[in-house]
Amino acid sequence: MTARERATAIRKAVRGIKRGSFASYGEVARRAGLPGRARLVGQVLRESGDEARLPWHRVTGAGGRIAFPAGSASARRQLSRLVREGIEARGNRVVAPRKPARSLDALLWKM
DNA sequence: CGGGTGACAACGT
DNA sequence: AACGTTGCCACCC
Repeated sequence: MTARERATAIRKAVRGIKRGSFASYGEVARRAGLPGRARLVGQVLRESGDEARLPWHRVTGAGGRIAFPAGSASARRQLSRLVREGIEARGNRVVAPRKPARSLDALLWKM
């Protein structure tokens, strides 16, 4: 697999992150069929300019942590974009939307 | 070949 | 919760 093919696979995986959700670098790497290459994801994102039209802001560090230095322009830009999509921000990280816990009734009666 | 460098991750303290 | 270590892997001298 060439470096170019890897980059293509990664960009595809990033484009596949749905609006209002986010995925970690490691997760993106796995989805791209490149387990263990989290760092490569960051590299590809960095070298893909805005013209690539990637939802780069939906890629976070492990557990929703923002990879840029807290308070930096990039970090604020990413956070505001995520918040604009309805994701809750807490400090320099974002939290995954809580799964709507189905009630016991719902489970039993398929409500 | 060898060492340094990351938009990383998992663990330990 | 905030760091420090280690493991990792592609790139670039």
